[in-house]
Amino acid sequence: MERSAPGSLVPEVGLDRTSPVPLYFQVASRVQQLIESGEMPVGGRLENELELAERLGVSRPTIRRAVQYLVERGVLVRKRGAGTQIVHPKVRRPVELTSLYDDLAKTGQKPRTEVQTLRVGPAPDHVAEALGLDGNAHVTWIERLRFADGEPLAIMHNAVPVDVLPLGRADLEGHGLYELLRAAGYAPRMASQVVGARVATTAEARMLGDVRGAPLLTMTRTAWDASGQAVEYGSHIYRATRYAFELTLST
Amino acid sequence: MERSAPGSLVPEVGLDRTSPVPLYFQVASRVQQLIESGEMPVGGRLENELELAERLGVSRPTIRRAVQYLVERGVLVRKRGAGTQIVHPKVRRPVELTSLYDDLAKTGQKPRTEVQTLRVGPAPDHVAEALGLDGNAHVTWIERLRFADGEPLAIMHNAVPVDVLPLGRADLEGHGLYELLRAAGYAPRMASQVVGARVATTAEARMLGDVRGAPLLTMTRTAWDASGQAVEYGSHIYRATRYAFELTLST
DNA sequence: GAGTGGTCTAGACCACACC
DNA sequence: GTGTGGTCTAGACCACTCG
Repeated sequence: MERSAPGSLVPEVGLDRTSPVPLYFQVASRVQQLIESGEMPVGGRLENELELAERLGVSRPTIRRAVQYLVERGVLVRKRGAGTQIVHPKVRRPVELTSLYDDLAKTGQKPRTEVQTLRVGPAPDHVAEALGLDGNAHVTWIERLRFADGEPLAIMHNAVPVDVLPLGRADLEGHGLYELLRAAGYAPRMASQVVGARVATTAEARMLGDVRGAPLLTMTRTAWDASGQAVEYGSHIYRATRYAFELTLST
Repeated sequence: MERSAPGSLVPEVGLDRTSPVPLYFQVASRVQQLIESGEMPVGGRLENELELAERLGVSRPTIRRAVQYLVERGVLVRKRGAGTQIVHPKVRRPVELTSLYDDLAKTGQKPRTEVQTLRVGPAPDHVAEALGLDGNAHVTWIERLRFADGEPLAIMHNAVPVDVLPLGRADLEGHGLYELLRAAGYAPRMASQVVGARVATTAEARMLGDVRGAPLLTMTRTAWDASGQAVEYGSHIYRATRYAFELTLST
């Protein structure tokens, strides 16, 4: 018989077995929701896996998978022999793969993009190497100036293999590159990046409305989709007075 | 009977059931090794899970767990209905939680550390907040100058709760902070960081043997151990001409 | 010693990709 | 249609933690 034990930490779950959403995910989402709402207090302990499985009417492996999902996100901590505890109320996302456009839009700043250059041609050597293309493969090469709330923020250089996606000026002024890639079925799934710093040259400073010698954050990135296809190479500079990278790491 | 099918992609595995190393991990390690050595070619396909399970003499869930492990690291790609492919020869580590000391040691540069300041006292407000401590909790506050191959590279400020670890000058000159934390059973498992850039002040430039206005990479980080205990707060500056962050991200 | 998570098995049915 | 991975079950034994 299903009932909520007095003081039990996972009061109600309401699983839908007809839903296409996997059971383990339904369980994980519900638990996460209960933690975020404060119904399951940080520092509190979860019931053990067998009890949880029985009470929710699923098997132990399914419960384990749900708990595992939240452990990977830093919400729960498991200790063999000791139990499972809630250590953080919010999901800490292991670095999201988003573009600057998405980041700005999410924080309510109005992004605007000027496409300075857009041309198709053979990839330069270092780009071809980063993307794993052979020497005569063609890419779309883009230079964009990105504004936030009307102020220049970044100069962005990108290369996208033409096989992946034909790009037009209009697309790029109204959408982030990653948004376009996702829409075309080439959602970035993995990326390798190098973040550094240097000072602005006169030309860069002029474009960014800043002074020569202003600090810049630099980032070069290669991104691949789920199938391992390289979808984008980027080499960007950001005004460091207006932008910084936030990351969450977990081992 | 165990035999290697002609042309089979996972030739020999040699599992040791008496080993404390989990079977799924033995399988994953072996496959990864075969890929790195080139015996299993990038672009090649793995046998299906049932065959693999039968041939290696383990159950399908165990095989799945091994494959999953390599998928998360970007080595393999699974497609429902289509199969499993090798897309990258090397494990791409989701950002390792290491300290600068470890990074330098690994790349063969000789790190040296001068401890400039080391004192115990109540945590400043912003540090207490980052570490989730209450106002009168004490931390060890450290300022260090880090050299690589004899050249100054970074100025590092750290705070470590005294409950976590008592720190001595001598420890810090010969070891990385993360090494000390790990040895004390507080291995960092999760961290949140912000990476930015600015230019050096006169005082900073003097310490780093550089000029005022030189570009600096800045990083502030809070790290937690497996139990969710905050173990370290850091606020560091690096000479951007000599250091950059490399990251691999995956969703 | 009792309780907990960690690993592993041997099945089952389903959804999707490709021929 | 056939083959593949995705999900789920109902057990089992072990290793570790804690009182």
